[in-house]
Formats: sequence, structure tokens, C-alpha cells
Amino acid sequence: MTAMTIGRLARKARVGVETIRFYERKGLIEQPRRPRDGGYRVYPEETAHRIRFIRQAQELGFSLREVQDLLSLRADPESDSADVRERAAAKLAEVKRKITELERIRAALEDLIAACPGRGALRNCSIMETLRAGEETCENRPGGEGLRS
Amino acid sequence: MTAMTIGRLARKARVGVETIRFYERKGLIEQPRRPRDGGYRVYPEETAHRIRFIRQAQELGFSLREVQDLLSLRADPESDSADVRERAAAKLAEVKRKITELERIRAALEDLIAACPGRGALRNCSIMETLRAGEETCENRPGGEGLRS
DNA sequence: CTTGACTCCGTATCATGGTACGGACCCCAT
DNA sequence: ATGGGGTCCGTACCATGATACGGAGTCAAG
Repeated sequence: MTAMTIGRLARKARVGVETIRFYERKGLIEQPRRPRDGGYRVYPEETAHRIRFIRQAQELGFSLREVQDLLSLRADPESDSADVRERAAAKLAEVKRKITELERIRAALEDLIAACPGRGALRNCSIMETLRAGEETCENRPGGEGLRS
Repeated sequence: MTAMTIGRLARKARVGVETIRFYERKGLIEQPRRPRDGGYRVYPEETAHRIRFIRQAQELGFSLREVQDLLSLRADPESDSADVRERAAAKLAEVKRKITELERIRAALEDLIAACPGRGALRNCSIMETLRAGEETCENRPGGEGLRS
């Protein structure tokens, strides 16, 4: 059973080897024990999940510092429960806000797609206009010089 | 009626003056006509909304390049409707994926908060464990040395 | 017990997204 | 008409999040 060395972990988590070392330096993943001093890092399986979580959270607009905050949120007898609860609640509010904003963008994109038939009448419509309108599915603006049927 | 100069726009959109010029250079907002050559930029009102959208999209994990893509999506007689539709659909899929991932993080945070009572029994529980478990509301791990009631 | 792929570590470099600087120029209220 | 705040532009600098480099050490298959 080949050990989970940094290269294998990197392939599994779809990141570069250097990225893993970088995350270790930043404290996002702890450096695993090595067989003998000077030997290779051997990682537990779960580290790949941790790395995937880090990448995912980044794609959702969290900085590495914020990802670290998220990962440090743990309920256990060693931590101040009230503090963890409070920080988790703050993150939760932030996550909810992001979801709301994404829903608005989703609605705008859906409207935009509806305004883009394969052929036929075209409404003038951009994301911004759709977002601002919200109610009216986006009225056409001056600019147009005759609709091509 | 005081003109919307760059400084006023910056305050309205809650960004720095330099940021606006930076976005102009990047093509995220078009440089407004100036009264006489060498004069000051005067912006239409909607530019503030556009800047707010840029910031919002960034917080949702879109790069400036991607924000530009989003902003360039417009259904009008000048654009290739099928192309716009396709690009919008791709962005929509991406937005939906982000929403799904945020929902998972939201659920994990809610579980974590549930595991952090003001006082009383504490389940050992971290974001990662909750995310991985999904079903079981996170079983406790070895590490704990006796629960403090 | 060699060999070649992999790893280690420190340090350098890169791309993105700003932020700061400074000297000249514009504007308008007094 | 003038003074002071705002603006203009180019360029320099900064933080974040990687990514590359290179020489030495490690490991395991043959």
C-alpha cells in the first residue's frame, strides 16, 4: 500500500505539489509526521478532502484567511462553545448573503436567456438592466436601429 | 446640479478613486465623455450600480475577467443571440453550482451551531466532519477526554 | 547498491487586483 | 484673478495566492 506522499496527494486533490507546501506554510493544513527526520511527508487520506474544501471555498469568494477561520470552527470540549457559536453564526450570515446575491444573478441570467430566442423578436437586455429592473423583464432602450425580425 | 465627477462616484459606489480608473483601464466600465478635452470625467448615474455589481460579483468568487464576461452578456440586435444564449447558459450553470456548494456550507454551519449549545452536551464536530458525514450529524472522534457537562 | 523518480527547502518569480505618489492641470467660489 | 480642492496621468509599489527553480537528500525497484 503505497504511502500518500505529497505528489500523490497533489494528483488526488488536483493541485500542484507546491500549493500543498504553500498551504502548510500558511497553516491551512498541518504538516504530517514524517517516518524519520528528513524523510518524506505522509498524509492521512482526509487531507485531500480538506484541500478540495479550501479550493471550493475560494471559488465562493473566501480568502485563505477566511477559509482558515471556517476550518478552525469546531465544537469540541476544548473550545469555547459560545465563541465558536458566535463565529459560526457570523459566517452563516455571510453565506446566506452570498446565496441571496447569487440567486439574483441567477434570475438575471435566466431572464437574459429568455430574451435570447434562437430567432425572432429580441428585447434589448443586459444583466445590469435585468438586475435593476427586477420587476419589468427589462424594457428596451433607445440605441436599437430597427429590429431584425 | 453638481456633476458626477470621479470622486463623487467613488464615494457613491464605496470604492477608491484609483479603483475606478483601474476598472476603466481594464475595460470594466467605459471612460465617459469629457466636456472639453483635458476636462474631468462626468459619469452617468448607472455607473455606480455597475461598480457595485463588480464588487459583488468579486465577493462571489468571480475574477474581473469573469465579471467582464458577465457584463458583456447582452441580448440586443447587434449581438449574436445564439452565442449570448450559450455563454449565459454556461454562466448560469456555474452560478447554480456555486449556490449548491454554498447551501452545503450553510447546512454544515447550521449543524455546527446546533452542536454548540450555550452549555450542556458537546458533540465533537468540525465543518469538515459535518460536510463529509452529511447524513449522520457528525459522530464524535477519539481525541476527546471526557465531556465537560 | 545503483539509478532514476520523487521529495525537501529556501528563495525567486509571477498574475491579479488594487493602492499610492507626485507634478501638472482644471474649476469655481470668493 | 486667484487659491485651494479635486482631477489627470504615468508609474511605482503592495498583498495575496500561487508557481518555478535548483541543488541536495530519499526511496524503492531492479
